[in-house]
Amino acid sequence: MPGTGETEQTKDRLLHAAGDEFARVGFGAASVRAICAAADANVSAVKYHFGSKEDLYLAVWMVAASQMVSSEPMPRAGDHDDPRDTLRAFVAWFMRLVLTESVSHPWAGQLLAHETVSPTPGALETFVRHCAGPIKEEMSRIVGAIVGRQAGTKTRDDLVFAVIALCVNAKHSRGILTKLGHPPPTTKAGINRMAKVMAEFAIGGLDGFANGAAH
Amino acid sequence: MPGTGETEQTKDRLLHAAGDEFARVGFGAASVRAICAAADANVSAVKYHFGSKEDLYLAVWMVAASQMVSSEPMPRAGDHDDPRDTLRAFVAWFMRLVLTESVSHPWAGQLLAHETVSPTPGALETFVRHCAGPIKEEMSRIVGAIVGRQAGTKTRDDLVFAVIALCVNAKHSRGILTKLGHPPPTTKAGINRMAKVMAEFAIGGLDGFANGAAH
DNA sequence: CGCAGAGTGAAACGCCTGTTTGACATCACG
DNA sequence: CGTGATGTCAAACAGGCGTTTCACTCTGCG
Repeated sequence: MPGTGETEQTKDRLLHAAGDEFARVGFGAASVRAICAAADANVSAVKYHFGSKEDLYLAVWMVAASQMVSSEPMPRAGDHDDPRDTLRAFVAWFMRLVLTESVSHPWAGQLLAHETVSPTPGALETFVRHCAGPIKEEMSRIVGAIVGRQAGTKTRDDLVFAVIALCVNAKHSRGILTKLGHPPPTTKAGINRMAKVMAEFAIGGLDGFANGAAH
Repeated sequence: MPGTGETEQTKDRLLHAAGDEFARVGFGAASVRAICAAADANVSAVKYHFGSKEDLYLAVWMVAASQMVSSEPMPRAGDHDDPRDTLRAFVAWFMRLVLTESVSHPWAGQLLAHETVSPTPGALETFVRHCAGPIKEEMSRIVGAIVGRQAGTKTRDDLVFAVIALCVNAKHSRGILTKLGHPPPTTKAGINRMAKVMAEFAIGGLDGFANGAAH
């Protein structure tokens, strides 16, 4: 009904429907009319509550980014005596974060996937600052604790992103992996099993670069 | 001019302009009018020569896939006595294929990136059958030669795709990597350097699973 | 010459896009 | 009661979309 009180509800319904749609098809392919229909709201409500389609998109990104960081807390570099144990915990946490996204943060993963391919000014910055940056920093500390100072800066960064690649690949290449007969795990047990494999793979790879054993 | 002879030229110009545009913005966001303008052709030429926008897209995919496989030949599992040397060669070949794509196969990488996020019926199948499938099969043989039969099938496949992830991550995450201050290499020397790092990382990781040393 | 066919061109088809408008309800406050 | 702010609604805006139509030119062949 018109008047007061309903405002917040409409705005929230709009935000929720927009998150679903933007995550599903991306910014460009999403339709304001379809979002409003899903939210049971009038098209003009977008302008009234958010300003424009683009502002609505950025609002969705804000929510998605905050949903992501407010999930299970990130393991820190000093959590274990052996940095390899920290890496094991970190990989498991990261892969759970990436692969089980439907409950606590349903949008971030797909939003990011679309944004990676078709960047929108401002959106990637939000994600990098709130999510990717802190994760990379922490991973950098853990990897540094394993390989030591022997490897060059460039190589250490390569290794950091290599470990990250191991964690996010299953999510990102889901379509192709499925078509190749190796769909990514969806259950918690399956994810943990795969995370163990990835963690040991990463530790083995990093150990080759540790203590001057670099090539 | 109307008549004959010019036909092939118009069809080729359309195919080329469509490849550029589809690779740049993806199928959905690409405009037939923009493609025809770039190809200096009439909009009706798309229907005449290809049938529809979707058929034009599939035609572009055919060209892109054949361009990709007809580049530098893929290293085979038996090329070296030590499968680790084969892996080194394969990683270097794969990363060159993925990271230097502008010359011999300008479209496949971006087409695939868009397709991964917004699948189009038929297009992914073309890519998997002609490109991803053979690459995965060969990588599977190489990884199998290193880790032996100790690891389970599921784990072995995980490892295969882990190595693949190391090779394609730089390309796929280019946007985020650049924003995080670690842009992927573009020169041949830079790519080879990174390929060496990734290959040794992969070998170290795989060795941990070899000869019953699995966890 | 005459005619079938290939290929091109401008214009229109219906549909969808994001945005804007102005009228209309409902509330809180003086 | 009157007034301003808040929020909603149907309708229209201009423009882009993929596709289609039809007239047209030109070539090759009988």
